[in-house]
Amino acid sequence: MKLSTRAEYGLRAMLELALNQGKGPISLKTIAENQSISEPYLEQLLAGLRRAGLVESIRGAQGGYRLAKDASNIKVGDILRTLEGPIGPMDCVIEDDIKVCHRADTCVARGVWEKVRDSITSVVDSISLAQMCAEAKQREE
Amino acid sequence: MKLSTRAEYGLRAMLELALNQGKGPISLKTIAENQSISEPYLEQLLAGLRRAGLVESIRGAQGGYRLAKDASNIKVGDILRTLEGPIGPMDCVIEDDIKVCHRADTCVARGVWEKVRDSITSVVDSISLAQMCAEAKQREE
DNA sequence: GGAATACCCGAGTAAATAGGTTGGCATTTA
DNA sequence: TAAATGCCAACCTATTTACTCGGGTATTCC
Repeated sequence: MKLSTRAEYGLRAMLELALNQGKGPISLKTIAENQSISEPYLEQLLAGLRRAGLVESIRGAQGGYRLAKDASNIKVGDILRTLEGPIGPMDCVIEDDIKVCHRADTCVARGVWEKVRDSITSVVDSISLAQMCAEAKQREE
Repeated sequence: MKLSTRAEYGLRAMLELALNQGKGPISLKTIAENQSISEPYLEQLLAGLRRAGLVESIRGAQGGYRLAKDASNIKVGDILRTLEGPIGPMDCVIEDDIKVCHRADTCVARGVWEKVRDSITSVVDSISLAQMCAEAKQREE
């Protein structure tokens, strides 16, 4: 019942981009150093986030990454789904994907997993990067 | 962000015991057949549930397993914690175990994981085996 | 234009975890 | 005492995780 480092690193990287929104692109190297993440590994994560339309990349010298939309329009759930796949504690209740388990009709356990899934999604879809920025800035005081 | 088959099998096995509470012990073999679970694998799970005080075993011929307390006093969360360990989407916010991440003070991501953890525990600790039994019986009609 | 700075992409790999299996012993009932 | 059952520890294999590696390609600065 754990998230992997993909989610952890990805969220921290996105938060760093959010805190610097509007200040020009930030290079992969900078983020990797600040967050203590392996550079080539983080590159893979950012590639996924780019394909998902959450970040934009600028190539060449002085290039880097920036958020593709405003921090208030990016939810933690968007990042998690991109990096970890659809949310759900069990394959039989995974979002969007109606994998029919042959027990689906009678399985009472399934109802439990659905409730767990919904409680998770309601949390992660309610928190935006902008909110996290606000909290981060508050702590600096 | 997935639970393993341990949780799935364990919960289904516990539900079967709950549905037959008061009718004498049920053998490992019977449960494994009814639930389509590998017998020696299920044995490991029940051993854990026994050590956790959730089921009792009766040895010898005509022996088997039964719930160690009333189904209304066994929560889904008890079963999950026994079979999957303490609940938490990330090691830094795992229940009871205060593994201090060196970022703990400043990490904004941590706050997110705590909210996720709490939303999960509030669901799994609110559902008892008795409630699941009630729902199962309702469906039979 | 050329060097330096970046991102882009597909493979490969070591360690951990998941999901079992195997085999033998202990206890109870018929 | 034989059959039925639970108890226990060790072993095994496929998958996943968390990386690394070795090349590309685009852009900017001098």
